[in-house]
Amino acid sequence: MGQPGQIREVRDKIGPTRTSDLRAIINLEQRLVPDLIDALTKRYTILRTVSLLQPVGRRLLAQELGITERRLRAEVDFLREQGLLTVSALGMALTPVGEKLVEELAEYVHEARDLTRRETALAERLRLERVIAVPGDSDTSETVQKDMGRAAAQYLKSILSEGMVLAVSGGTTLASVAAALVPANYHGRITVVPARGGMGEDLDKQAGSIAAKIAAKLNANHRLLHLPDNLGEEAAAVLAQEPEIREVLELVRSASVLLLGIGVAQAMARRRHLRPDQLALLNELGAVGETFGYYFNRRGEIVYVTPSTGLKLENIKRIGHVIAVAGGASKAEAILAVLSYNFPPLTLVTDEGALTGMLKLLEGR
Amino acid sequence: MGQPGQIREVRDKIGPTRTSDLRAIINLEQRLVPDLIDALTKRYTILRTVSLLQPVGRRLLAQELGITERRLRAEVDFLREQGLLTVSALGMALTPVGEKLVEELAEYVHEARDLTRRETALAERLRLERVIAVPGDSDTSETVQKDMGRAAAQYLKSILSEGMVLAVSGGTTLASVAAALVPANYHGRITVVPARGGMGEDLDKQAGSIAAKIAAKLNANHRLLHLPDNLGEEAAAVLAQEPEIREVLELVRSASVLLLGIGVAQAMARRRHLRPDQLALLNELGAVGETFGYYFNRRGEIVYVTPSTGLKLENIKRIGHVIAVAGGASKAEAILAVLSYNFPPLTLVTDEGALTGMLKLLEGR
DNA sequence: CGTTGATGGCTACCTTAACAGTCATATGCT
DNA sequence: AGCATATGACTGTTAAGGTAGCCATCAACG
Repeated sequence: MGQPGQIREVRDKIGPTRTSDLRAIINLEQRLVPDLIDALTKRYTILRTVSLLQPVGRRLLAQELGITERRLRAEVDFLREQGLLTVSALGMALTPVGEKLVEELAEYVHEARDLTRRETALAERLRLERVIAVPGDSDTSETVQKDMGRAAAQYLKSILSEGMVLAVSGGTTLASVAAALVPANYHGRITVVPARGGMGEDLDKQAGSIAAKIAAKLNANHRLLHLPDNLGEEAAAVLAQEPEIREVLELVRSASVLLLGIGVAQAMARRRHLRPDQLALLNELGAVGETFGYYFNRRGEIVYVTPSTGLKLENIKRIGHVIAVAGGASKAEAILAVLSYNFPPLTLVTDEGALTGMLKLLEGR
Repeated sequence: MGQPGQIREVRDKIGPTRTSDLRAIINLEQRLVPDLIDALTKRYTILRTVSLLQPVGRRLLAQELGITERRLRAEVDFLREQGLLTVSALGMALTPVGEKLVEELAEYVHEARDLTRRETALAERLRLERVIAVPGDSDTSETVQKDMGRAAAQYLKSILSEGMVLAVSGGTTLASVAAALVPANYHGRITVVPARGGMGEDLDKQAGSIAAKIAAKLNANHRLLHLPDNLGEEAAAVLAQEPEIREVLELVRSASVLLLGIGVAQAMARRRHLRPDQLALLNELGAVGETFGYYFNRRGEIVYVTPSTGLKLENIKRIGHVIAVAGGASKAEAILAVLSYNFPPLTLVTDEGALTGMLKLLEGR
């Protein structure tokens, strides 16, 4: 739909103010009536297609639009009622009013659908199941971070069902997911576990605390891994034999949903108090992104792993749903690196800043 | 809703482009997805009402909005899921995000209801300086009445300055203006007086009480007319000689701002305990609207005056600002009648219900 | 200090109306 | 006549909304 060339021209004439106003309005609308934009776009697409193909019959049009004829009929009836198109024996055609509407709507729809378009573009490039992006940039605005949290929380709830095991990693982003979760009651039929053992000082941002918080909100069970993160190998092996711990570890490795945050490698390494020589090594290896202890280079290859207990990347393959949440332009490179790894079906919840950054990086390649 | 004074200011700063853009977009949307725009305004109304009443329970809110509790629940669930409001044991309240959204949406809804255009249309037809209308109908919702009070209070403050004398009439509407007034400090440099002597039993709705309340809120002076309203002519003449009373009377007659409510003639006459023969007379004379003792027929002619002490219509000509406040579809005819009289520059603060009613009546003529 | 009434939230059940799928029919063009 | 199209009617499914009864909480009051 929508000849981009034309739209660009129009926009340039009108100037940036109009576009930003438009965005602001679209934003408000999307919050209060999310399906408004969808419905509007759908009808716009119909009008637009008719305008190109007219006169056109319903069967053909339905086929063209990929919807059933019956459904199309309902839409067409409405549009005719509104005086935007007429039907004759030869098929449908737009009225002058309809033609004008299509023209005026072009910019709006383009603007409204821009995020969606880029979401799918990124999803295709990285072979992700789905990308959900909220407007704005977490780097510059805290509300965007919250917004992203809410989007992730909403998506999470949509795929959760009783009997599932949910593994979560740590970080501020996931903390905001937990905070944004609207309480629900799963009658203890869901179990939430941290993907790995404890780490760092800030309790609120640890995987364990986040697991506990999510469990509380959903009235679910939670189990914790009371283990230091940086164990030696033998010590880890010994501890893993403890029944209590083994049980949790098995739970973690059988998780059906994994919720993970993504960090910038250097920042994460520093937060983990790696030694200077380790930091240098990471740098040398080209590590840019990190998620629950695994460091990735630009090509999505694992270049370093912090010794830790809990979920291993091998176990991940069996997980049905992986949800990655991360945003902010500054994280674009890190997210890209991590997601270049060959994950199972993965949904990325991000923000416009990171989305734009990632697409730009991909273009540069 | 949405503080018309502020809105107008903002709008002026941004210039006409934004408003017309907004109008254009809303127009398109209204053509293509009318029911979703309805949903949008409905949700806005809910948020707005919660914002005024919070914390508020569902039952009360449903009653206020005139919808069933069940229906409201669906909406509330959605709004909560969107992070716009929270529910607690005490009831619902807006989140900061929700508050911000309401603010940003005010202008949108104003445009969506086509209030701006209709405001100016009415102002032109009746030669008023300005018309300010809030969305909704006071007849069916109490919050609309409050909202109208807020709009009037805000406008009043915008034109008040030190040294002024403000005369007020009575009625529930003006009581809500007084209640909505945000306290300010005029250092006793403003004087508030009732437009007329006392009347009726309900103290809170009397001109005197309202004057006192407004004065208290603004830290202004007030003087009262301790006079029965229904005096004989001689008695009035005698009393008017009393220095104390004479002083106040002169103050009233030199008022620079007049705030008045408008009532339906029959209802007001009954509240004033006029005799049946007087009521019949009013009816015969075609009185439909009333303001501070003057009764007007449909053509804006004074057909009856209750004998009283205080401001006379002759004195009104010198007053710089007259603010009339009245709303509700049921008052449309009365307001129209009163405002057909040749007032000095007058600003009408009303609601959508009355505005719609008035325009319909004007069209019928 | 317990009781009661008001307010607020939650769940379950059932009715109804909107929606979409299917088939049959009418119309007009070639 | 044959094709493509619109149009209408019938129907099963589904989700929305109405109704009702329940419990929790809090404050007023005996």
